Amino acid sequence: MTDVVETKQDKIARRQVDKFQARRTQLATDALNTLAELGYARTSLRDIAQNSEFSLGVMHYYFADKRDLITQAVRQYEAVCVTRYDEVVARATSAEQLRDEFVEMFFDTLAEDAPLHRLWYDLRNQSLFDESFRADVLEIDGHREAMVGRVVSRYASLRGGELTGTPAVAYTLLDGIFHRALLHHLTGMTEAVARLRLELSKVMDYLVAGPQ
Amino acid sequence: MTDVVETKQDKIARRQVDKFQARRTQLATDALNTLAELGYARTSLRDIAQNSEFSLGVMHYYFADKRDLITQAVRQYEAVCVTRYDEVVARATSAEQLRDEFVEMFFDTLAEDAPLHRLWYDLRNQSLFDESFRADVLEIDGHREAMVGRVVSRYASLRGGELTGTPAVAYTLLDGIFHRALLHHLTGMTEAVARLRLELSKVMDYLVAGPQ
DNA sequence: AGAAAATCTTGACGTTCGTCCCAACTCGGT
DNA sequence: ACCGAGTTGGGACGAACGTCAAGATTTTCT
Repeated sequence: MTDVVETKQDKIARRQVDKFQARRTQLATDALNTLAELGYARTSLRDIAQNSEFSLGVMHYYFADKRDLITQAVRQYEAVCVTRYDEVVARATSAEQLRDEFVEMFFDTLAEDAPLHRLWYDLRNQSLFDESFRADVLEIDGHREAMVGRVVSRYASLRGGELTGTPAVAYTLLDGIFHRALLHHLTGMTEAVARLRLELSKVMDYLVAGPQ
Repeated sequence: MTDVVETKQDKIARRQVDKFQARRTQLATDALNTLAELGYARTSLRDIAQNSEFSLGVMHYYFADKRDLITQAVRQYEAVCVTRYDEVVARATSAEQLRDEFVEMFFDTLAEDAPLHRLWYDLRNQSLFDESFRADVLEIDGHREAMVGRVVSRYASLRGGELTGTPAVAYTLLDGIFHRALLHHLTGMTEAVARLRLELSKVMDYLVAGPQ
């Protein structure tokens, strides 16, 4: 008897928790868009509330404080970006195909999700000053590194060669290119972006040692 | 007669202007240190005033507004950092010496001026959101690129080879390494920093094509 | 249908921000 | 010695911030 009752209550409780979590993620996603538009330094809770369909008070109903909200938003950025190239890796049958499709998607997302990417770099930079962001940033950074690692190791495998450096180095180089291309893209320096696009292929070949 | 009088007044005026400019640069330097400590998002004019030997009101006597102050501070960052490797280039007599001394100074300044460097990246990122920072950021970025260009082209020359890519690519790669090393340094991941140090030399060799 | 719990709105609180003003002070020129 | 321009300190202003509480509204369960 009590078992049945508790099970019912548990179901109710679980459904409410799920609903609660669903709204949390929805609000965090809205916040992500607002943050991407305004940047961390200029985004207030009122900005986020106004860009959502709820009022300011709701923010504190679903989030303990501003840090809680932003932390949640950052974590959802991860889900968006961290598996982006996996299908490219999965369907590639030749080194050239993998390289070309990777480069294409690399610069496609650069242009299409530019505001979101600049937010990532913004928050990564905040972690240089605010230690409470560092754990999440390092975790996401690790996943990005792993994602790049999957691409380049698969590329090396298709080329029948080996990686010249660690995945960490590969990530550093590719992310450096991405970061700079983003700056130039947002500034409208399209020719500079195009130049980096050409160089990306060359850098990938640098990362692989073996038969050319 | 009037000429003499005007000349006197001119001298006085010029001296006052010089004094005015001197105090501006002094205050901007103080601001630079405070910004490096707290980051752009968290630094208020009161923070800056408190870290200087003057009061808040003085800030608005010497600077039109907060943007004027920060812009001035950013410009002074340039002077600090943009000629850092020139003496290394000047005194190098062999490729190995240039490479080793460059790498050493690279990671020395990383550790020694870490707060200042994270501020640079912070402000560069602000320019992704605030267009009014972009001109200064791009100018400084260009000078940094030119500085790296001087190093690697001299390195290529000493090696008797040619650069494989443009200075822009060289800068992208080296700055990507620096940026990531800074994150790891501030997080206390010394082994990751050491790994990047080893990789920097290899990357420099990648940048040069010719006799090994 | 009615009660209870949840969700949401509204408005206010104390604080901190950039900005500004005015009085006090300093110092070189007459 | 005195005067006036230049310089500095301290306080005050309105706006915007994060946070919170109390009531209205909606949803959910019996």
